[in-house]
Amino acid sequence: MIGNSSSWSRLEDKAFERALVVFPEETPYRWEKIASQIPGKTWIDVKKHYEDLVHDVGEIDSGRVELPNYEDELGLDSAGGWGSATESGTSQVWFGSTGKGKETTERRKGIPWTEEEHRLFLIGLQRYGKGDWRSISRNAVVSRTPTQVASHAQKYFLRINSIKKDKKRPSIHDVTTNATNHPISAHDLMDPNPFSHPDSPSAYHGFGFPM
DNA sequence: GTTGGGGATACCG
DNA sequence: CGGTATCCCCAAC
Repeated sequence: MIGNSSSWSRLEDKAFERALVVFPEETPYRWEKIASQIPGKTWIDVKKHYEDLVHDVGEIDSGRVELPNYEDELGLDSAGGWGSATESGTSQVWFGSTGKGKETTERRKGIPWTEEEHRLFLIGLQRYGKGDWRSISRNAVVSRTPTQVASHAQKYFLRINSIKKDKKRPSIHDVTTNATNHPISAHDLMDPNPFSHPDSPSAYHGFGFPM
């Protein structure tokens, strides 16, 4: 078994992430279709991989944020994340100038992010680190521009911090109290990339592509 | 009528 | 380009 189904190369991962976008959640035989895009993988492999990713992402979204500034130590994480907005068809985009208005420098209405895009965003966050919107946009959330990703990130982290502050309700009693215990540091979310990083998605390395 | 969420844009280093 | 501030539309309250 040279081709271990558990090992996902970067290329396979790329294909996987791309397929996630191509085949949304409602897709009938989603995993089969996604697997068909990745040679050597069965739909079971794909499903497993996806669940692994979602689980990983869920941990972060729950409160284990990578901001080194905040040491979060709450024991609850059932606050969940977005899992409550299965809004379908509520996205009436476009600005209200349907027929009457200037179409020059109008402010775009804004296309709401889908959960799929958000997941990809979080995945990209882990793989490339916070701040590298360029890479995230190119390799993870292909359907969004770096600016859009950055804007989304701004709101996302703003919200995370707000929630945390609200839950925590800082009291002077908490001061440096939790600093004593940090036996767990396994989640080095801002990791420089655990798995080898010898790959070069392309020859470019930050030059010659004005988005 | 006011607030706040969510996205885009403007401004700055 | 990335970070932050601000604007704008809209749905709740």
